[in-house]
Amino acid sequence: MNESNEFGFPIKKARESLEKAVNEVLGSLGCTGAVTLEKPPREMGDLALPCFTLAKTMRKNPALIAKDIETKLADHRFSDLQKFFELEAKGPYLNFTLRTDYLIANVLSSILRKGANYGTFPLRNEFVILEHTSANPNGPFHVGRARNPIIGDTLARILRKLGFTVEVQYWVNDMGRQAATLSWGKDNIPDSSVAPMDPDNPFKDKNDHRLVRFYQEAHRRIENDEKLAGEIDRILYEIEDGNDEIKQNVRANSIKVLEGMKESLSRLNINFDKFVWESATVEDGTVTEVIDILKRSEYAHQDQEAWYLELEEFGISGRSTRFYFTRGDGTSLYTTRDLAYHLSKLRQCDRAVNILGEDHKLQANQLKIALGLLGSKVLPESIFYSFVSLAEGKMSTRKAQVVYLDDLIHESLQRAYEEVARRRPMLDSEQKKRIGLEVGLGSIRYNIIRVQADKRIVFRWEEALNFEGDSSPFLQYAHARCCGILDKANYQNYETPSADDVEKMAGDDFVMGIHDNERNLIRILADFPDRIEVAGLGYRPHFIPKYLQDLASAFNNFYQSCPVISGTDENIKRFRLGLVECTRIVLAEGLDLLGITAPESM
RNA sequence: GGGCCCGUGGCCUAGCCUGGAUAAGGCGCCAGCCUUCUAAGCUGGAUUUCAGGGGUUCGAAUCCCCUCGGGUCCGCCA
Repeated sequence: MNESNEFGFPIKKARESLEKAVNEVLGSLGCTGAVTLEKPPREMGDLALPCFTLAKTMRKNPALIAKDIETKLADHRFSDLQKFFELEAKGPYLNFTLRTDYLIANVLSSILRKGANYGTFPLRNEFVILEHTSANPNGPFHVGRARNPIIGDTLARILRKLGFTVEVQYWVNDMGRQAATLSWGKDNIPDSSVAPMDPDNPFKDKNDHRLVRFYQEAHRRIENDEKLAGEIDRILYEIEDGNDEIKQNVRANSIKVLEGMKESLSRLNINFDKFVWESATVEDGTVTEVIDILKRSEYAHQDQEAWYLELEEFGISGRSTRFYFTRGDGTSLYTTRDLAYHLSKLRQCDRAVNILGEDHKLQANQLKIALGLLGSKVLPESIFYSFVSLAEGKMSTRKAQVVYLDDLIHESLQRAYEEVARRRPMLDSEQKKRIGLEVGLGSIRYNIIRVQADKRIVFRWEEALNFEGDSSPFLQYAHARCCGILDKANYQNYETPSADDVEKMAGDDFVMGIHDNERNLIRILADFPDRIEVAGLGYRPHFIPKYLQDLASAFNNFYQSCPVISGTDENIKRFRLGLVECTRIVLAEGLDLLGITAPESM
């Protein structure tokens, strides 16, 4: 067993060896500075060194330089490198192709040895608090904001795989006007005065769907009634003043709605480690602490009696550069409580990551500046996403222009079931239901996470419920195919090879005759750890679905061109079974990063 | 008025941070592949002024500037 197996990152090792060798050669040619290796078009190899920039300093044709370097690298001093790569100068490029025997001996054996832990990084001893969703508990989720929990949960899974210790938090607003409005509505509006619940509504028993009607009705009444608005203000004042009874009552109503919301997310495999209540920041004195410290800041000023920070010097521009942190009566604002929450969060963790809608960009920036003034060493990092909108425009609950997440889930499951029934009519209904569930739920997460966060998504049913091509079932199907082959092999008493077996095979003759599609599949399997790292550290979770798409596609090509069980040569059969097992492992692990199940049959 | 984000074949998306070899996938369209490990699959084909213009560079979808189109924000609200 060699070093790379121990860590399971064979490509990284090969790459480092290459960079070292290339740097040495360039140094001998009088060129210093870090070289950049890039990924060439597939037919050209696995890594490439473009020689244009060298041409300038060396005053020589780049094609000749490429040739030169190739010759130098062929020297016996670089025998280590030659174990990893085959070299070829092609025009102004020097291309490096990973040796197939190296790939087999290191990639496949790593995967077989580590199983589901392939691609798992060593623990980093870094504690991350990741906050996502934190939607006001006043009604059911609509898909306009569904990206938040999906991006957040996916990223949490990726960061954990990267060795971070992650705590996922939901910050619950129980001191705001929305919470008070909901609570007032529930306590003062009789059932008969709210919109009746459609008896066919599949969610008529969910608290978020039931209680939102009281919130909406209360909201409607407040708009035409100043006195009522004052009553809501009074509730808010009482809460901050420490009136326990009112606070508990508001919180109790929020909790009911929150239960319904949690249920929706939990169906999508999304759960939280901790719910932090906004009112707790007042109770534990952090809010007072924040206000006291900020008042002493050189950027603090007063407008009448209210305190604010003047942030123009920090590059904030626009109509108002003031960041208020108290009201005229000295009470806190939402932003103050948010600051307090972040301050205590940052005292506990090494990294704080927030998933926020793009409408929070300015606010997040102001928050960061204020936290700096509060003396926080660690500052929160934010990932912003654009909204999911409808073709008709923005989603709005009031204009009844809205698709609820529960509706989407419901519809997706129904459509998925119909698809299963159409494609696999022979299955029993229990099986159809199970597959429909896996496909239906997977599709929702997949279709949201596949798009980079800052790009707007226009919601269209036909796209959201697409089960072919760039979709979750495409990945799940490839996984099911792997399982099908392995099952059948097992039934026929063929064992998948062990890591040691595979290492031995790397020396065999048949490696020379390996099919392009086999080699390509191995190459992609090798990339998994790198892709997780880039997706996680760069906070770009959409890289994972892209990768899995490439992987599944490469597997399908392999499947089409390389018979496994029906093959005749025993060695090849064994080797391919190993390859299928490796693909199965990585697909399952990748799907898990996306919170999507990997069906064994479908 | 001022920020920030997005604009890639008919439609949707990746690539942009870190500039390189014919712009990569999917949907849809056309032509094929199920007596052989599940056709939610595979093979081949057609379709692109990478929003427009200028600049930097040996080289620009990628970097810089301007324009246009779309999103979003600028409350003693949350």
